[in-house]
Amino acid sequence: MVETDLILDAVGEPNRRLLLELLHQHRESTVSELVDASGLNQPQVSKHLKVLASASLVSVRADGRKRHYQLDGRGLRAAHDWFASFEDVWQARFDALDELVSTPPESEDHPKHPRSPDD
Amino acid sequence: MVETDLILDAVGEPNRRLLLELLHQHRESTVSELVDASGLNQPQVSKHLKVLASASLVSVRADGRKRHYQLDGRGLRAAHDWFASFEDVWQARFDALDELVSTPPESEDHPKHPRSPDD
DNA sequence: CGCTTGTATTCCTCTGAAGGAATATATAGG
DNA sequence: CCTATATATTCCTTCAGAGGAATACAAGCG
Repeated sequence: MVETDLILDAVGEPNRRLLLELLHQHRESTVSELVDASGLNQPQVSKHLKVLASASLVSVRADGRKRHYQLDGRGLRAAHDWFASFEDVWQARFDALDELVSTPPESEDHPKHPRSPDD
Repeated sequence: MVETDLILDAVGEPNRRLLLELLHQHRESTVSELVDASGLNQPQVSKHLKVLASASLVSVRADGRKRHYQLDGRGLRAAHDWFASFEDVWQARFDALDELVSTPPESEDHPKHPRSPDD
């Protein structure tokens, strides 16, 4: 279950965003590698990763005593979709103006729907 | 100036997300309308709107003593773009598997991956 | 002018959550 | 076993920031 609230809350923290970006660069990282790359202490990294994992933003693969973390598309996509639902806001040409101008049966690009099929 | 950190920090708060969604439903709302619709107290609404505005997520139009708030595409789009930069994560089909199978039935579009070809 | 309405701001309190240190747990190796 | 390494967890402290109440500011109205 991908809960948008959990996800956006988790992303709303700078160090967690840093971890996400580090995980994006390297396809997969252990906790130690993230500690090294982030400059954070090991416990903070583990704790942040726990939050990210419970939000479906990262997943773990156990390997001996190492844990390999990688990004989880489910949470990332859910967040992306949440913002995508606002797409009409920045794609909105002036609809009121359209009506005032009273032009048109030929408007092919009318942003009434959330997404265009050929996106 | 659209600062991603400001934006994602601002969105990382449930009541601010509520305000964004309310503003999305009605194209434009006054503070009073948002107070009424959200159930929050007027000062909290004003304060949250201030945070949202400083993150380019909403904009204001003054009209007498009323302030009409509406969504600002700049901030919303910047957040959308930030998550879009992770698109390869959830669109990544198993490239290594592709090579192993060596029988692509229909090669539509292959996402670029940062890995070396002779992996 | 007061008076009222709409909004912003200030002050205060208090909770939640981030950070640090120490410790617990697990696993590999001698 | 004992030790070292990798990670997780617990406990504690601290602090940013969310919420509430009161107030300030601004603008319409009688």
